[in-house]
Amino acid sequence: MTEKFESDLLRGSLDLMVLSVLADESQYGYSIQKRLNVASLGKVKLPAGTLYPLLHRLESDKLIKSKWDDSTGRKRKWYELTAKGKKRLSAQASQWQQYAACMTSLIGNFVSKPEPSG
Amino acid sequence: MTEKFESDLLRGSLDLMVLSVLADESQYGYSIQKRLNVASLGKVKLPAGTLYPLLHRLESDKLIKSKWDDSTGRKRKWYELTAKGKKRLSAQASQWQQYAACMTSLIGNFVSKPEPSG
DNA sequence: CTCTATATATAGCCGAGCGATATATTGAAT
DNA sequence: ATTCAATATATCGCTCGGCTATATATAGAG
Repeated sequence: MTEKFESDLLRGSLDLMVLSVLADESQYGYSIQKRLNVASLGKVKLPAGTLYPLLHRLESDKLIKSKWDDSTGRKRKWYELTAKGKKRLSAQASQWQQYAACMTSLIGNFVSKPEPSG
Repeated sequence: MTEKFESDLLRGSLDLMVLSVLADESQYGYSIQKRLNVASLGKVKLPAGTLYPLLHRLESDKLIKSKWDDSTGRKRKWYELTAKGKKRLSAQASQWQQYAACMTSLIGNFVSKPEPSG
């Protein structure tokens, strides 16, 4: 139950999610995928066809930058935030919080909660 | 400042917003537009090109039903939730809250807040 | 040797949000 | 009368992002 968030729900916040996990430390695509999945308690499962184009887009927007590393046997493309990316993250996070407050209020205004059983 | 929410941010929740305002009472398109704008403190300004196709979609999905009324001089198309729409609203609201909690936690985990000045 | 997990990439489809445009009416200001 | 803004709905076509499917390659377990 409550399997996975609908694609459209994530549409507006995937960038923010990815930027957020990169704020902590450098990551490569596959590790971002795993960390988001764990952090969301399994509710976010980014398909590769979503993740990699997204990373390419963030990079072409200069929000992140990449470096190949195959010194560990595994060939991985490591990403880190640029200065621009950090600013964007901060702005997006702030905007998201306002949006969430707005939605909560909207839902709260119009959706009555079921009474506690008893 | 903080002009308007980005389109993509709303992408996944416009349905929920509209269903929410209809939960309160029957509305017509234009009034939904106005109420969302007021309720969001001006941050949500649904363009007509977004609103009406959205309403048509919700109706073709049987989540809302409509009735024309021109007895007031103004020709308006009034919408109300169907039983299916009420269920959907409840499910979407619940899902949204989970999603918000998840996002808040994600942002909280990785984004450090600026220290209070001083 | 096979199978799974790891790791990245892209083509092409689909659907939502939006700008532009169109139409029609009301009421206020000129 | 006429002009203009607000009200009220509708649709075309564009754009862009998420996803499925597909492809490639390696590591490690069995």
